[in-house]
Amino acid sequence: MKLSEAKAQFISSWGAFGTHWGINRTMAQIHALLLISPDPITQDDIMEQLNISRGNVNMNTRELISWGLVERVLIPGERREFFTAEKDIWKVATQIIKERKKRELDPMLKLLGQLEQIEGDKKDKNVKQFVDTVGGIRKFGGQADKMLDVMIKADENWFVGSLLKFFK
Amino acid sequence: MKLSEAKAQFISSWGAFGTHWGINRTMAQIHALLLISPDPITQDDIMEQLNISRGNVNMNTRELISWGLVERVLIPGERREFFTAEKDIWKVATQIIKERKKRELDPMLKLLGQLEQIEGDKKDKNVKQFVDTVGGIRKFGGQADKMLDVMIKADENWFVGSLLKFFK
DNA sequence: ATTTATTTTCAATAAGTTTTGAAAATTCAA
DNA sequence: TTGAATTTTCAAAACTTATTGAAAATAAAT
Repeated sequence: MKLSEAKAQFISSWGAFGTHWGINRTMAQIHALLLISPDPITQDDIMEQLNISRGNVNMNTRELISWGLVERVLIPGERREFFTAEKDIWKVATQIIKERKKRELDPMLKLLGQLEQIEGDKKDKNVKQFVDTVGGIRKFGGQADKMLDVMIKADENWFVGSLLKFFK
Repeated sequence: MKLSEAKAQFISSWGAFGTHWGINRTMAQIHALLLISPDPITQDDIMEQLNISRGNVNMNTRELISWGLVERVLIPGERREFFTAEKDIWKVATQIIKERKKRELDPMLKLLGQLEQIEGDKKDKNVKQFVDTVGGIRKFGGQADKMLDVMIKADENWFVGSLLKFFK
């Protein structure tokens, strides 16, 4: 397989993969392209390589920047802006975990805490099942939350290394 | 807050939450409803409580069954089919992890392995960056894969308990 | 200050996904 | 069997989300 073919496949599968994770196809494709580009590239490069409009590139690069996965780079003597992606995959993963935790998990845990405080007869099996279910999810989510905090703070090799050794 | 209000909120937020995880809103809502229903319920119950069509209930319950999260229950003397959801949230989580691993992670790792084998001059920085990126993702994904296998096999309290103790 | 390059915005449109509902298929009972 | 209850299917419609592209805004150069 040649590089150009492999590149196309990587970008396309990464895009499809992203859609299973609540990330839109184009955003994931732009990210993929940046991940395999050794040097920073421009809006026009992205437009050309992925065959998408300027507006689309603009929106999605800004979204990637807000996720902390991509950076604008200023190249001396160049008027245009260039973009580059964090290449260390561990950093990419922790950054995504951090953002999703903040955007999704934390608000959900807050809500669940409120829902547990319903008025009503605990002997009613509907009330009981509701409280049990919500409580169970909240407890589980709380544990996941703590675990993710540890991961986010931990250094790559130390964490994965010791975790795998611990459970081997 | 009364039960009926709390129920409505739980179902609606669980639905919204699901959409961030590649699960459609209705499927997540049906799942939420089943999670807080102490006894098995019918298609008609679901239609009525969520205000959705029969076809929609049918499609989504079958999808939930294929994910191993919901079961058909036959109630003696009843002609209609009843549905019930696994209530143990740890089992729900491991089931979801297991399925997503099979459907998404495993095929992705297979593809990445193939993409690493491109022909080309390793001194070309484009080739080098491609191989490095794909290799890095594959390695990381492989570690995640192993970790998830451990989780799937582990017993709830033992795993979470020891993991949290380990990292406290 | 004016021109030119570049980026950003956003209304219109296209594409994709979910939902409906009625017809077909199936299942059970008499 | 036949008929009634129930479930399943799937084309069409509704809804949601993503994309375009041209106009407006911004930034840099002359």
